[in-house]
Amino acid sequence: MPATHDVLFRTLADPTRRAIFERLCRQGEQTVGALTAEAGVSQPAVSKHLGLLKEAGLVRDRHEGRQTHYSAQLGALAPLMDWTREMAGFWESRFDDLEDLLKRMDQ
Amino acid sequence: MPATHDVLFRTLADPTRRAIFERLCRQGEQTVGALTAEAGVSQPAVSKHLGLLKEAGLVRDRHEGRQTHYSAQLGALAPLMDWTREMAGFWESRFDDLEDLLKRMDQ
DNA sequence: CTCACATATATCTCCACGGTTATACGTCAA
DNA sequence: TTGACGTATAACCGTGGAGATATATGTGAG
Repeated sequence: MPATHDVLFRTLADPTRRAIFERLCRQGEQTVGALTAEAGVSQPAVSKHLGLLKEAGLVRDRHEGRQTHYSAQLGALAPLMDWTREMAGFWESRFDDLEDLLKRMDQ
Repeated sequence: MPATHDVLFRTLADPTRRAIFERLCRQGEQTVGALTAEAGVSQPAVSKHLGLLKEAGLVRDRHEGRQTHYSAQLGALAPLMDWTREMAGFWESRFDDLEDLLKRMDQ
């Protein structure tokens, strides 16, 4: 089940968490340690963010010995893209309606 | 100046506020009263949400007598679309790199 | 002018959430 | 087995922000 818009927006709203996700997108799979080194917050904080990202379906984790590797799940962004497209679509259709109206008024 | 990703995500993260914005996208310009009637929260709450949406550049307001009409500013969504595309882009380029690597290993 | 109406602002409360430190859990090395 | 390491969980704290109620501001009607 894909995450709802609610979950996606809420999860990506936090700057620290979004930075972690962006890093995973840009640089691919990373260990918790590597992410912590750049995150500017404590390791437990990073783990918590990763937990939420995982719940939202935005990342996967892969255990290897004592390390955990996280990677971005880009597919999870689809609902976001759909939503923005939908909103833009409404705008355009209303614009078309307006055009129609003006055209009819012109006659 | 277009709103930053931070502001956009944060502003759209709240369900009530996002619902107001969606309504403005779907149905065009609306008064505060009309929005309040559907929002499920008090009028002051709606006004506050509209204030934040306006700060984020997501809506415009137009005063007409004692009413204020709000409408969606779809252009403000552009940074969001860019961001998602960028993230997806990183994913694809890394995928290409992987393909290259595998191809080279194959030889 | 006065009153009703539409919206905005002020003020307060409450709670979700991000942060921390401390600690538990699992894994590798010696 | 013991101890160091990597990560996750627990427990707590402080704050931002969403909500409500009360009130201020501005505008049209009579």
